[in-house]
Amino acid sequence: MALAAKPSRDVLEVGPLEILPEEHLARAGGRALMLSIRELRLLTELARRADRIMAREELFRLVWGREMRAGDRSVDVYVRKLRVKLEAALPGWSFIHTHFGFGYRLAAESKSETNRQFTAG
Amino acid sequence: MALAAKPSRDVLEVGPLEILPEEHLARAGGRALMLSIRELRLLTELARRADRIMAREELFRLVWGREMRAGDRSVDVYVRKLRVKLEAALPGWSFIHTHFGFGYRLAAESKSETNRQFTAG
DNA sequence: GCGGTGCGATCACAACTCCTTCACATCGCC
DNA sequence: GGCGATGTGAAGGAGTTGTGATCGCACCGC
Repeated sequence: MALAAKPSRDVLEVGPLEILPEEHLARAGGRALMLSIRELRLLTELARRADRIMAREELFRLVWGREMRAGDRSVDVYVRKLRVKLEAALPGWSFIHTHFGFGYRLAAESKSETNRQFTAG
Repeated sequence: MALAAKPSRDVLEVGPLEILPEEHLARAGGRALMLSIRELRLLTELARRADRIMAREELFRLVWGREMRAGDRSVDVYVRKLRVKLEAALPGWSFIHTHFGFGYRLAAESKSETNRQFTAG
């Protein structure tokens, strides 16, 4: 079964997060997230490049469809909105990681996972 | 046609460490390391010459893009930062080895490996 | 029309990260 | 031991990012 025809149009999975771009829907643990258009779009673009660092400018271009002006903080503001909603939906996980001076990276990390190396038990 | 100037799949591997200079990213065991720009750059330059001893002056030139002033300790300070983060990410491994009077050398060594010759019983 | 509500853009301040430099501790070699 | 090299923690400033608030706009039900 060659179902690899449209990899990016199917379902994007990032840990316990599911994103269905075509359905304009994101799910966490079976429950739909209440995201606005911009929020969903930003999450989708991040998810398409999960585990990779995306520059603000690139994210802005993909989500807003135009060039980002210097000093525009829109991406940061929407990253925050997403973080708040993701934390509410999946407490104990973190998804959007800041890379100082470059941009953001989407990757599912659970807190126990993060702490493993420090808590030894 | 063959623009081999910049291989698009540039992955440096040093034991369990992966460095993707173009992505501004380094990974250990599949997990991204949170490195600053300088840290990543230093690690990258070390990795490009893994197993070779690099003089401080050369490292500084490659990473900072200018000549190192006598007495500048920046390389040492950043080597320390990298060591701390690498140890946190991969306890039991050591990567950056000091060569007294010369500089540093990057090479993956596991502790069991290192200790074998000393702890023989 | 009118108030309520949600969204998006922008601003201002808070909080933080990074880089550099310094000071002192420790190490390695003679 | 003595000297220079390296390890380590910390402080300050510059710049970046986090965060809450404000404002205008569109939509909705009354």
